[in-house]
Amino acid sequence: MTKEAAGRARPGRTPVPAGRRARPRQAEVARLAGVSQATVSLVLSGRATATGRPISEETRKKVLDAAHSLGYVPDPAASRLAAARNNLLGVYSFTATFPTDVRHSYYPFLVGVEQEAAAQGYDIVLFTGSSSGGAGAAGAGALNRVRLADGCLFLGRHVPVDELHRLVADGFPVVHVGRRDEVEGLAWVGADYVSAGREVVTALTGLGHRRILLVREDDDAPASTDRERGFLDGLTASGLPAGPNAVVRCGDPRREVTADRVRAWFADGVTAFVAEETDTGAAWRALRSAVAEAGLSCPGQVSLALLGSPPPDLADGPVPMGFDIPRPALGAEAVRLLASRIGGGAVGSTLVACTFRPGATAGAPATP
Amino acid sequence: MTKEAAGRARPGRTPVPAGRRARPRQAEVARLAGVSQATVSLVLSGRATATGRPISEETRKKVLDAAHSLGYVPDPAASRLAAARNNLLGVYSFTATFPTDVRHSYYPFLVGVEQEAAAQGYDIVLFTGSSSGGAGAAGAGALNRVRLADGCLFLGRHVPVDELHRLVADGFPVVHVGRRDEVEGLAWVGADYVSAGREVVTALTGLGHRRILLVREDDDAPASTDRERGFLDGLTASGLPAGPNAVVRCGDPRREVTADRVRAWFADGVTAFVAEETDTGAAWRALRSAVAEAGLSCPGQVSLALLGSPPPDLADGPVPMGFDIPRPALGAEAVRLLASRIGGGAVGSTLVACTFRPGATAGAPATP
DNA sequence: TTGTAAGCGTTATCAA
DNA sequence: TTGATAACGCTTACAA
Repeated sequence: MTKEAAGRARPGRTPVPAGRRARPRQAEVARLAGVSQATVSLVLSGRATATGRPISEETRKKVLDAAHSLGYVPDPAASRLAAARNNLLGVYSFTATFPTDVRHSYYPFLVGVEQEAAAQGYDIVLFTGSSSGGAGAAGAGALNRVRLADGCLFLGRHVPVDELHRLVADGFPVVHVGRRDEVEGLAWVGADYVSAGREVVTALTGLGHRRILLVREDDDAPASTDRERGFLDGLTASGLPAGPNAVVRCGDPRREVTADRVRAWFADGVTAFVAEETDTGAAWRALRSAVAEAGLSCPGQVSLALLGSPPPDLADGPVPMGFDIPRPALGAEAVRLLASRIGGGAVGSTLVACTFRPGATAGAPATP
Repeated sequence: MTKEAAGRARPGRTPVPAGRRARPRQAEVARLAGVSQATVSLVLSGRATATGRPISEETRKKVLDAAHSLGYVPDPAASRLAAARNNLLGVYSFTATFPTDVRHSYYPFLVGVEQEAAAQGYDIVLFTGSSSGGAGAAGAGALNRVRLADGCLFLGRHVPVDELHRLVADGFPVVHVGRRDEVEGLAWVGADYVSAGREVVTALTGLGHRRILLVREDDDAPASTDRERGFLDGLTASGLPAGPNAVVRCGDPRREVTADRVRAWFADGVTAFVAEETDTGAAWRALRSAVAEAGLSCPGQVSLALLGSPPPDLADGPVPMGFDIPRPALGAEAVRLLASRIGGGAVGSTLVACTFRPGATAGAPATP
């Protein structure tokens, strides 16, 4: 007899008839296997064998067979609610993950994320953040959806600091892809632009260059700051002055890096130019065409380098000296860090090394 | 008094003390507001006003204030469990979703899928044929993993018919991107290659062409069949013979579409050639170089058209007459269909129109 | 070795 | 108009 008096109509939701349900539940597996629902849970979660729980091999097999034949898959919401875990990793981008303009896409990161997540036994939930209007879009509480997963990766240039901080403060495992210091307690993985930038400069000084100019855009993203730091470190390490006139900041490289100015710099003794990679590749684009327009040969008269990868539409040109950001590796490392945080690991951020690319745009400076 | 006898030690999990819990629950909001927990749910979910539920303005305010002052945020796992919907859409590709080579990826579809999913309030779970994430591994039963979502989109050329049919038969909402008739009861969205192919042909006959040849590969994918059907329809509609010698099937276009054969066809009166788009773009590639090699000018002497889009590496050449497959629109439509199926809508498949592309490779035939 | 039942934090139903 | 209370599907402490 059930615990409530029979025959009296009582409040509460009426159960869903098992007939019309697309997804089988543990109770159905249990029925089929002829065991209790709890036993099914024990067997399927692996907690039986793991914790040395006593489950007979026969029962195990019956349960597994039944589960398989029904196509049972645990409900992530229920698992999460009961056990606070469901083997789901979230990925949340503050801009569309698959933008129409492939240039700013997070695709290369996802390659690594996907692989490493699979290796660690997680499935990936792409939280459709700011892709467009709609239910899940911006607004307070948008980030809250990620709590369905065991932890979440965040990608993007602009971050809603407060909301993110709330997640972190609540102890929800979060890792940001890209260095990000403005959110307290936030773990991140970033590319080591400082070392990579230094390496490019020392490669140039190794070839004999003594006057090298950095062309960067005029914003203060961590990535830009780090690249400049590496550039200056490289100069210093080579015994060259790392003064402010080694760097040109320009709001609009196309207008400010002209053939005339390049000619003037060259006349002034500059033999190598370094551009930073940005979303649009504007600095590199401007530098390239200004040099060509100035009639200077590369790498004959001037050497060029790019702190990053060229934009896709310039992929056909000569491979620039510079470095590649190991985006898949960054994604994979982020997953590793997140998995560790989910497992109770400490907050720790990581830098991933970039790989130097000799390219074909740098050579020894012409001796005058 | 609670429903069980007091004083007796009973099995089951011990409740979490309210003191040491990270986040406030509705019950605590209710306590603070002096109402029942159910009322809190009603107020906060907005279901009160939406469904015209009777909630006094005073109660509403008390609840909202209490929630705000406690910093209440709903637990998505609990919501989804209770609502019996996860708001998760699966995306399953039979080849890797994240190939290293971006060109052959499903990226353009994903653009639309992501947008529309966000608009409909769904998040996305990415499954790949190769990865062994989460509960199940690859191999038999691999498709069962998708049951964790509320429904699933399938992409890819090759489909494990039996497994997919099993899902469909179980009433699990499934939509295939691309026409697919071999699985009974499977809903799909496809591109309308028939209409698009017909349109290209009538454009050519409108220019004055009377002998047009279709170069296709020698397999029987639905997409190829449809294109040929549209091509032949176009000929018929223009009062031209749609006989079998209007079509050339070749297993290896590169070897079978040679400059010699093109010259022969041209001498025989053929003034326009149409290739179908395939994965590799082989037909188009072969046609293009054979015509060039034969010394025939385009569109001066012969016109060319492509039933689809040129491969990325040929993007620089002249834009071919033909049509574009609206892949993002296909993805979006697939999501719409899937959402409708999840909501209990009927199975229905859709064709999406392709957009005609005049291009620069077709003109009036030279008058002899 | 297996079964029983509480509890996770919501939503939905019905009675008051 | 509001409040009890069952149910969602799962994990787990404890009893048998």
